[in-house]
Amino acid sequence: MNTRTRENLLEVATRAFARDGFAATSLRSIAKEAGVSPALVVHHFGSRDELIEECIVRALGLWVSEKQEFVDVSLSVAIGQWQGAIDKHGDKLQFFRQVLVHGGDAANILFSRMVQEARIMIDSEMLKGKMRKVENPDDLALLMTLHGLAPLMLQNQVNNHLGGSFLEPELAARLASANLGIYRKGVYKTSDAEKKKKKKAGKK
Amino acid sequence: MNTRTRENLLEVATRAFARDGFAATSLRSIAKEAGVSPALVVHHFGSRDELIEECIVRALGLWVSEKQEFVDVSLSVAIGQWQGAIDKHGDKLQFFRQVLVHGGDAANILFSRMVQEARIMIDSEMLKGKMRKVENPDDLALLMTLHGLAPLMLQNQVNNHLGGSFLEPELAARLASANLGIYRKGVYKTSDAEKKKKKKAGKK
DNA sequence: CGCCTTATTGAACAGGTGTTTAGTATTGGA
DNA sequence: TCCAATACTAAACACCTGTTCAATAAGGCG
Repeated sequence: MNTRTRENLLEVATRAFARDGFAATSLRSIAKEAGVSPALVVHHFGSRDELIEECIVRALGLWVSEKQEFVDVSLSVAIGQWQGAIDKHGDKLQFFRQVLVHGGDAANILFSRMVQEARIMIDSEMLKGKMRKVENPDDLALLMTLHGLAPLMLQNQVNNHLGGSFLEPELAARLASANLGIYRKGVYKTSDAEKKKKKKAGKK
Repeated sequence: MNTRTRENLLEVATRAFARDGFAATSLRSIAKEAGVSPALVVHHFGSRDELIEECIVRALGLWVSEKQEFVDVSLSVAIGQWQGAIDKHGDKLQFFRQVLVHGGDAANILFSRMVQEARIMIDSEMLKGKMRKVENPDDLALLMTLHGLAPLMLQNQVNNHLGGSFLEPELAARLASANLGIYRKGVYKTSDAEKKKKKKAGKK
């Protein structure tokens, strides 16, 4: 089995899918980009769908195998601090996004895994006393993951709105800071009744 | 000009696009669903792209014409309270989502308009003293819009994760409540230094 | 009525898609 | 060295796509 061309095919395909999305990327265009006949890619992968499947499995595999890397990305996303994640994994993140848009099992697994990772982070932060206790940590993990993924999913609209790429350091930093502001202080003022409650708890 | 079939065509097309997305919905499938020949729809709209364009314009137009309706949705989205919006506009929201996924000018306009609406809400809430002052209200408006749209964009993954539709009242209420919790109290504890600062400001 | 515009259709076209087939080149082991 | 397996390709197939064209039916108006 020729591993060389097979791996090259996977790389080219993954890049194309990340760039243009699954629906808009034909098997033929991938073959051309790799300088190879269309028949060869089905010879290697069986069909276009199986090619997609393998690209996804490979990308997730590469990511999860160096688990710390996946955790890093998950957590960066969860707390809305994109800067670090982008420098290292910018291109992978685009593929990631396409998987989520595409939906299906892979997207569900990926998403649930990120929520899970956020949940672990929350528990840890609560233990360290850096986070307040919340009624339902699972829901919090879900929400933080959603909040973090939103700029990735809506990157075009965000970029258009800001007049520049939110992946650029300054903009990313600004968004992260605003996000952190919400997570640290909230935005709605607490009512007087709750302030008293808080004070009481503090004295105890 | 036969307005009847034209309008019917727009309705059928909009429904199909909302259900399956733009990329996966062919002109022919729309024609079949409307019980009409493919040639007729190009006779009425010129081309598939113009059909899409008209569907978007019509949907946005319908929405913005009853402006309060659009504002309601924007704000429900911004503060993550989906329940009300869903009951009234569930099907329209799906089309909305497809427009955002599809991208392009329409998506940018729609998105910026929602951010703008959120910004107005924030100013109003700050004036009423219900919201704390933030450094950059524009960034806050952007983030709240993103936070609100995330469950719509990732609805499949969220539903899979929760084991049910987040559009169902109980789940929607749970998410909204958790979201409000973040917005009211934050999740990270404020440092001691900042607590003092807060106290001081309160006494003045 | 007849006439012109409009609504509507079936058939065809050109181009793109994923996949198959039959054939050729290349390689690695007995 | 020879054989079998693998790598690879050009050509064709069947299907789907958006669009065009010529023809027919229907309406409104003089």
